[in-house]
Amino acid sequence: MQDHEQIFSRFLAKKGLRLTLPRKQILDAVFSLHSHFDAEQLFDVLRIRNAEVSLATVYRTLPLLLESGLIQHSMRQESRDIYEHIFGHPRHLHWICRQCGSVSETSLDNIMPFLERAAQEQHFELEDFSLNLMGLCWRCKNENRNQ
Amino acid sequence: MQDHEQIFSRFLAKKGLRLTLPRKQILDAVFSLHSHFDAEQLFDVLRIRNAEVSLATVYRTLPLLLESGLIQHSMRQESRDIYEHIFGHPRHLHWICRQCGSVSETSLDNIMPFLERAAQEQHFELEDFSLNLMGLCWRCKNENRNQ
DNA sequence: TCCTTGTTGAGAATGAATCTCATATATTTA
DNA sequence: TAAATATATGAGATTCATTCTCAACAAGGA
Repeated sequence: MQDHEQIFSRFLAKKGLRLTLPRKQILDAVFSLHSHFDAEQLFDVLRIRNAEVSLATVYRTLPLLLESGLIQHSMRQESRDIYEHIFGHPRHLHWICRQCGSVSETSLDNIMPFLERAAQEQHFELEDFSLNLMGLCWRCKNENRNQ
Repeated sequence: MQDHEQIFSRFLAKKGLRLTLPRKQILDAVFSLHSHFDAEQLFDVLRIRNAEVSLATVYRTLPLLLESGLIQHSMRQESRDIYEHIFGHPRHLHWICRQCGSVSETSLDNIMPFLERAAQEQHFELEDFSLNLMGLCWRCKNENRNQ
């Protein structure tokens, strides 16, 4: 029964930190979301859930969640850092439309072996990475064509 | 003789804009650099070269250079946007060490076909992308081991 | 020459992210 | 159990890269 709370709790303990109520609430809020989020959106979710957690604590907890491997930094959009949680689903890349801002995903299965081999060649210890592809989604591409 | 100035000038003309002295000086400064740079560093180079260009104009010109394809956004480090110019050298990915901040590069030749095929499948018009790999460089990895 | 449009510098404004600090709450030690 | 130590938190101030505003200026066309 390796649930998120347990993983986070162990991670914190290893660092001499505690799984407090605010941290628990933030963790729950993160895993209640099924898409990308930024700090402010996460804060809104917490307010809706009547969790009395300050924005400062949200910002303080995000790096911990990152380091624990429970969430990942997925991209940067409109000068905000966007995150997403990881529940065992495979790593993916993001297709970001510069016109409508939509984001879709694709599996990275075909790329991973290449990256891992390249890292080995460099003697680089790969911890995290991001692959973001910017351009026009099919919707906007068609829309522009019809004008 | 397709030099950068000509490329930029044509790009600007197409948009009804002019290649002014400040823009020319910024372009020169960009191509005088042989590594990554951010807006502030570019501004410093301009000051050293006695080019009287304001920081605001630097920030205003960067998006133009991006759109013209002469530079690309290479990554974000310490909450600053980092750019690099492109002079025909192939696209590459970045290995970013989280400890010493060093950045090294690798060719993307092996990945490009995959990305292009994936884009076609999605009917996505790929304009730009970034692949950044974070972790520990061999130097820091060894250093940590010896402690 | 007049008019429209693009350009610039200087400084103000923005806003995400971080920091400060006084106060609380655990955990350890005596 | 009490005192000492270390960790957490909220509220608001602060930072700092980036963007915006605005007045002055320049170029090109009618």
